Amino acid sequence: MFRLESSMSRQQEFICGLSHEVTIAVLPRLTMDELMIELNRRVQNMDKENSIKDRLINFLRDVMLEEYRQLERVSEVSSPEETSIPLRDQETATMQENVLSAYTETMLSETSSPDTSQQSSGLDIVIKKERSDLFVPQFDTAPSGAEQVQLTVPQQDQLCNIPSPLTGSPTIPSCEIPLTQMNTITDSCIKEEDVAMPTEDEAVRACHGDLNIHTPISRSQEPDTLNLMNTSTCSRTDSHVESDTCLASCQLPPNHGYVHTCIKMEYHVSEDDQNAQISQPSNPVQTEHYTDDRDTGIINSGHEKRQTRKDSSEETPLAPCQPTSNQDCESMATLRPDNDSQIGSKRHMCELKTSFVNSSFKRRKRNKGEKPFTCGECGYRARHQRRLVEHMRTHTGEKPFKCNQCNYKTSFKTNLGQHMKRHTDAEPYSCELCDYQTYRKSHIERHMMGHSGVKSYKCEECEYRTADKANFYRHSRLHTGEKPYSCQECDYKARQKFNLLRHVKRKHL
DNA sequence: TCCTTGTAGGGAAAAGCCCGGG
DNA sequence: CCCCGGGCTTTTCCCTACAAGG
Repeated sequence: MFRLESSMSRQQEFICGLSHEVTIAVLPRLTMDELMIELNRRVQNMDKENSIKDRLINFLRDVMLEEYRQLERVSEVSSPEETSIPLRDQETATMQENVLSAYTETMLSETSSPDTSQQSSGLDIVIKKERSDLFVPQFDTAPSGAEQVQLTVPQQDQLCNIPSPLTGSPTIPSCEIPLTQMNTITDSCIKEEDVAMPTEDEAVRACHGDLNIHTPISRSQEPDTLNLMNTSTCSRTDSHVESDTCLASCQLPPNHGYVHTCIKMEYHVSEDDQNAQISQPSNPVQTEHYTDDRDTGIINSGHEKRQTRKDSSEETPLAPCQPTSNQDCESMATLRPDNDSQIGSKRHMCELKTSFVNSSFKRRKRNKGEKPFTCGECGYRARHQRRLVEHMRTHTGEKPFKCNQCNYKTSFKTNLGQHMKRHTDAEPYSCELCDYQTYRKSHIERHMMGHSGVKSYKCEECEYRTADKANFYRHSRLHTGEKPYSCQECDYKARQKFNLLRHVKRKHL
């Protein structure tokens, strides 16, 4: 139980500290006047940001110009050791002082605004963190089981402790949580947001300065985890478009195949956000008021039937092991939806009297393409459990699908179907320019690329061009000198495996 | 004979789409 | 109406084999 600070206007009290998602959901409940105030507040923040940025850019430009002038002067002076260097040291120190003072002034003017509406926006902090923590490769390692996450109840003073402008910006805790764990928390929080949507009564009371947020999984915790833990995983196997910030920060070539781990600070960060932690419902009495409708997130009376079904599934939270070995089952232990493992099986039931927010949330969740199922082995994330079950076969090596005409086995049923086409004479794809025929669409497309003469892969070391990526990689070995295939009988080394095999066949067999 | 290159076959893995059942 | 799971298709990446030519 805690109360928001009363120094803010009541609509700001309510909105500030909530995450982006929740804020959006809450906005329709505000009056037009309150909406306008919130809009103005955010616009002012944006203007403030741009203004600060412009001032810093201008100042840096002046500094660089001054440096350039000094260099010119140095080149003109006959004995620079005696004159220019001390002068430069002094001027450099002066400039550094100027930079510091200008920055300090900027930050103070930014943060010491008496307008309380600036206090909890956190937009400035958000942007700074974005720039410093865009790429966090250490999260790629040490995935941990979701169940390892410690969930603690936040202290009351942590939940709504808006930082004093003059005491500096809130510090953002270092992210030492492994990637999967972070994802887990994020997902949990996203789902909790739905649950933590205020009821109409709460919204009204909040707008009248009388909000007592009573859920142990406080909605004021959401910005914390969303802000700090919202990651976007960009990998070769992910289909989603890499974010601009992620791509911008990545210094690897396109299609590099590495995993991006970007911290997307796109929500509010305030001190309460940083300090807040997720809590499990601690009051046993409340459990009967919680529901497990993880799909809708927000509860209404119309979902009681599904709720019952979900609750029963809570007793066996793991996905049913597919035809399986013990190893599978062990792996599957990490397959539980993150939200299940994190927040607990029961959720706070908000008695929404309208389904407006409910439906909009569900629609948004679907469109957002959430992937709540995380592989504990590699961090792969799936939207549906069955995808993760399939994926886990790549780790277990299980290949339950066998060809009845050859020894081919595969982990994916879909690949067996593809394979079976080999055993038929049907080759539906044919080239109009030659006699080439194939049963694969991708092959005819690749073949047609050959006819087109387009060679999109160009070697930077020489004039070599090719349309085939595999050829490009193979060619690149010429410049690296790499010869990974060694003969065990002599000193012969080859760049290509086939060359080695031919060598062995001719020389040693 | 060795090496490089072009071309094609095929496996692996993931995602998209549709549909029916609960 | 919605979610989930199953079935199927599609897509993409990659490795490899092999032939041709210098």
